[in-house]
Amino acid sequence: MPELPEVEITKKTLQKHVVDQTIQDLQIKNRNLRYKIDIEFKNKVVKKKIVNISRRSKYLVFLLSDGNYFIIHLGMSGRLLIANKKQKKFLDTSFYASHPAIKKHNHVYFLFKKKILIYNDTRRFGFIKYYNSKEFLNCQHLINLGVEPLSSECNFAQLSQKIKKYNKSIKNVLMDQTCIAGLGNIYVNEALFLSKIHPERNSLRVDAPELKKLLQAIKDILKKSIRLGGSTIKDFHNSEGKIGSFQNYFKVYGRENEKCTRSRCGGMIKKITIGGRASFFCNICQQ
DNA sequence: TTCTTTGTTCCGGA
DNA sequence: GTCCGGAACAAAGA
Repeated sequence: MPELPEVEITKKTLQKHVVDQTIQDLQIKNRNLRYKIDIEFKNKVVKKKIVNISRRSKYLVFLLSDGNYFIIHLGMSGRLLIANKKQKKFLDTSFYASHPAIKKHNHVYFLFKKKILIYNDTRRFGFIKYYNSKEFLNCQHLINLGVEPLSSECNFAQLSQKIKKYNKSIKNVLMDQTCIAGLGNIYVNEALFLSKIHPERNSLRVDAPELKKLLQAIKDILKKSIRLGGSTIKDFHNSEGKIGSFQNYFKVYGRENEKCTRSRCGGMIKKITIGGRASFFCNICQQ
């Protein structure tokens, strides 16, 4: 579930609580995430201070005081939660009350002086990987990623050149992390609706005005979602247990058989599968 | 019981 | 070699 806005929210919350804090201890309850956590991981990070947390696409990048790194990907259901060490409870206590089974999926605990950072992941599709400063430059997860959609490098001139290299549906191009990095199924569906482009249209047949519109839609949607704390479907919470509200503004995602929200369109939201993923679009205004 | 859902990687066919 | 589509992966709720 977490796409770029949700990872961005997670980053901001974590920055507030654990940057400049030293990892005093690490407890691994379950090493079997998408990739098995390195048995040496604990020895490599304990006693190191987290000096920076940044985001690249859907990855969180932690820089340690010795110049080495670890990255965390939340997969589909991963979360990073902040707990108060002394009281042994989450900052927002209502969080546990509404999610009683959650503790079962707490896999890793990072212990700081006053706080605990918990990696929780129901489906265990996320992962944590350590890289020394030299290896990090060659990190296979990060090296092939496309442009950050909210950066100035993500502009019409560059995108119109790049898109010529793909011969597949525009939806699959947007889902392809080597083109634009960080978009997932929800935001791609929404962006294509806003720019009135059918998801199955070959990307080579998206003309210049449409591409401009699409680019603007992507940026607008991501910014709006970040402003609203991300989307909370299938229970995304930020690291303090708070929920986002962008899901209330979805125009097509999950709206199969509803009327198009464009007042004079008269179309119907259809659902098809593209690249194995649910795709929602209006049968009239997205051509 | 089977289907759906999510992001990424891997594999086979063109 | 390259590109693209689809399967696989885990787990839970409908």
